[in-house]
Amino acid sequence: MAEHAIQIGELSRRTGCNIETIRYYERIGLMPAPPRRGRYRSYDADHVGRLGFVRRARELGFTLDEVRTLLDLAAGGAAACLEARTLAASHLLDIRARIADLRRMERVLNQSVQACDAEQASCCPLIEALYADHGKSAGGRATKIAI
Amino acid sequence: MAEHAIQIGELSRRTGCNIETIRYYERIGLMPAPPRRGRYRSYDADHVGRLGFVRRARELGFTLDEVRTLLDLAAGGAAACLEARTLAASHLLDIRARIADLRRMERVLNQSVQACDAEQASCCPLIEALYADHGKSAGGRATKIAI
DNA sequence: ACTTGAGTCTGTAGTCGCTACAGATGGCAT
DNA sequence: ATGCCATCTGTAGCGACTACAGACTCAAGT
Repeated sequence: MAEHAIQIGELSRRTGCNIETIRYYERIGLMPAPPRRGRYRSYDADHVGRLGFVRRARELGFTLDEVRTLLDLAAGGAAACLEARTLAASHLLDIRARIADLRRMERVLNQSVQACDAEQASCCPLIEALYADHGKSAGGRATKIAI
Repeated sequence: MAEHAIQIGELSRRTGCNIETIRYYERIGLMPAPPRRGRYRSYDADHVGRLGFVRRARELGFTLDEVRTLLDLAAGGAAACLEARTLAASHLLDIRARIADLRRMERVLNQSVQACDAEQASCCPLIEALYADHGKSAGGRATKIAI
């Protein structure tokens, strides 16, 4: 069994996860503290699987807390599916809201840049737009700036 | 002149910027330290304008460093326009890349949630998708996760 | 005059998800 | 013995805030 043991560098290579990040995940309890060979951490296929799971969930934009929940659900039984679905669906809404925010930004910025190209007159339309106070700007959803 | 002086609370109300954030901006030199009436900060129309500028730039997703640059450019002369345009254009590219990232996440998540709805069989397709190792997942642009 | 309440002050520490060191070991090849 | 790389621990930094604690100022009400 121990013949498939790998060190942290190899785990990093296989999962694409930074070494420092792996240790960070261990520190915050997202990854279990592995056994040691000497002083060195010794990982096996389970660790590779779990860390892969974490990375893929992160790539989908789940927070570490959500990843923790998903891991629990993955370990849990059949009833977990509904809960996972709920979590994913709410996360999906969040992503869509962020897309909408970014598209608003994109639209406004694009207008400004194009105005800048069109007009070679007096002052910078881009900077003027930022100074202008009239009504609302790009942020429609919330005052909060969550880039 | 001093008759239009306002306190930090009023500045916060007029710009929609949190009081603590205003003081933070002062600390990092983004907003000038205003004169005091007694111990209280005393702001005028210029401050309202500048802070409004900052907020609008932030809502467009510029970083504080970029905002600083934009403020300098706004104070500078005519040559600033081109530079501002360049900054905005590069920021626009960044926003578009982030939109693309989020849309990838959205697509994958949406598939998973729908698979979850369709199939009431055995195991959770969502969690299985996260465990699956085959090829690449949602992140196509970079390994880096910048949500 | 006294109290109450709201507003403001300073300073520090926490958030999230890493990332980047410094300085000490470990183990292997030459 | 000497390099050299990998790994170890621990701590501090990033960006952009946010959240306190504990002190103060000031105007209004009783």
